[in-house]
Amino acid sequence: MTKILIVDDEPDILEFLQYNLEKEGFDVQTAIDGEEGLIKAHSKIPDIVVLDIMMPRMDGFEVCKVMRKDPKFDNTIITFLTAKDEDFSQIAALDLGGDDFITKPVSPRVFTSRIKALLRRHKSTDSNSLDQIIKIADLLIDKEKVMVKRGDRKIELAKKEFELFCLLVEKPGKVYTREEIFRKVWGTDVIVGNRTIDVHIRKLREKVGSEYIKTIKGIGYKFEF
Amino acid sequence: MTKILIVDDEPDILEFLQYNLEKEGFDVQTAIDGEEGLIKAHSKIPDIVVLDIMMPRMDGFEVCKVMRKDPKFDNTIITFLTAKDEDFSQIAALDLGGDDFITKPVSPRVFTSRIKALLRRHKSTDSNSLDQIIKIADLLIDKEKVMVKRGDRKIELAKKEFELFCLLVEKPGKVYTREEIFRKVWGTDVIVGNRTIDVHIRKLREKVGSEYIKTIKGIGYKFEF
DNA sequence: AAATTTATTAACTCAATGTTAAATCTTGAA
DNA sequence: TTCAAGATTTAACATTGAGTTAATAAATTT
Repeated sequence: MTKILIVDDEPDILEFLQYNLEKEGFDVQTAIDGEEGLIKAHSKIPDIVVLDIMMPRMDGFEVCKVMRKDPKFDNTIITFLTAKDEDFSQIAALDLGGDDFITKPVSPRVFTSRIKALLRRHKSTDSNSLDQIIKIADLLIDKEKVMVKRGDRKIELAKKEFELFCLLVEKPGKVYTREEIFRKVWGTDVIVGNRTIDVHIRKLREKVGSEYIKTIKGIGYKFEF
Repeated sequence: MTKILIVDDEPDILEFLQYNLEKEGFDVQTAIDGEEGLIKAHSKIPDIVVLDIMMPRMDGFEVCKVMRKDPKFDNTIITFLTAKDEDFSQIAALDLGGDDFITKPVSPRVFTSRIKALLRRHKSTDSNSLDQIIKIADLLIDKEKVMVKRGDRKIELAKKEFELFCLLVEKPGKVYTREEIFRKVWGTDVIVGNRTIDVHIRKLREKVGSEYIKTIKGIGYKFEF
C-alpha cells in the first residue's frame, strides 16, 4: 500500500486531506509540524510526503533539506503545499529537491489525482503523461490542458465543470450521488446550496451534449455513451 | 462436505431425515431440542440448519433468534419445519431471519431437493457478494451503476424497484414477508398503503421477467431461478 | 359461494430535478 | 488598488416522473 505523510499546521487541512486520501486507499500519516513530520517519516518511510511550507518550529523547506540529505528517503517523493500568492516559494522549493508543488486551496479530486500522477511518473519515469488523456465515444478529455474536444470542436469548460465532468467520465456508467459529487469535487468542508450541482450539470449538458449525462432520479447522475 | 443440522423433538422424523440426507452425501448432525441444537451448532458450524418450530425447552424461533445474532452463523442458512396449519408461524419465522420453510409432512425427495436448491442459490450469490456486481441466472445486477442486465438487454429500474429487486436477489430462495420488505426497503418510519408493494412487484415482473419473482400467498415474495 | 389475498390499471401527488436570471465571488490586467 | 470579465453560487419558479393510492378484477383459500 502506498504510504503518504502529510505535514501541515492546520488540523482542518490535515483531516480533510487524510480523509480523501484514505478513501482512495492510501496509508496516510499526518504531522502537525516539521519536527513531528521528520520523526514520523523515520518510523515509517513514506512513498510521498506532502509538506506545507509555512509552519511553526521547522518549515517545509527545512524538512525537505534534511530529508534530501538522508539516503533513506532517496525514493521518497516530496511535494509542497503552497498558498497561491507565495509563488516565490515554489522556485525555492524545487531547488531544494522537491518534486512538485500543489497550490492551496485545492479540491480533493485535483489533490488525489496530482498525488496519483506523481506516483505514476515516479514509477515509470515516463516524461509524457499520455494517460492524462481520456478518449471516449466522440469525446477527448485532456486533463493537462484542461480541455475537452467533441469530434473536432473544442469545448471550453470552467474548472468546476471540468472536474465534475472528469469525475463522471472516469467511471462511465457509475451513478454518483449528490453526496458523492460534493465530497469529491467540492470537498467535505464546503457547503453549497443544493441546486448548485444541477446548474453545473445543466451547463455540461449544454456544452458537451445532454445525451451523455443522465439523471437517475432519487439517486444522482451518470455518464453514459 | 455440506454440513446439515436438524433439530426436531420427534426422534422418528430425525432418523427419517438423517437417513435420507446422508444417502445424498450430506454430513448430518441431529438434536432433540433447541438447546442441544445450539450446542451442536457451535461445535461444528453447519451450512444449513433445519429447525422444527414446536419444541420443548427452547423452540425454533428462539434458536433462530440466538443464531442470527452470532456472526459465526452469518453464512448459515436457516430453514424451518412447520406443520401445514401453523402458517401464522411462518411469517414470524421469516421475520426472525429464517431463509425458508418446509411444510410437514414432506417426502424425502422434496425435502432433499429443497435443501439442495437452497444451497445452490446461497452459493451462487456468496461467491460474488464481495463486489458490487451480482450475477445470477441470466441476470447481472450492478449496484454501482444502478443497472440490471438480462442477457445483453439493459433494464432500467427506478430507485425503489432497484432496491426491492436487490433485496430479493441477494438471498435467492428466501421468502420475504411484506413486513420485512417494508422495513428493509422503505424503513420503519415510512407508512405506505399495503398495495404499494404489489405495484412495485408488478413493475419488476414486467421489466425483469415474471418467472423470477414468486408469490407465496399469505406470506410474501421470493426471488427464484 | 363467501371471504381473503393478490394482480392490474389508471389517475394523482409531491418531492426531486430542470431552468433561468440575478447576485456574489475570483481572477487577472491595467 | 481598481475594474471588468468570467466563474460560481443562490434563489425563485417550472417541470417532471417515481411512488403512491384507490378502485376493480382475478386468484386462492375456507
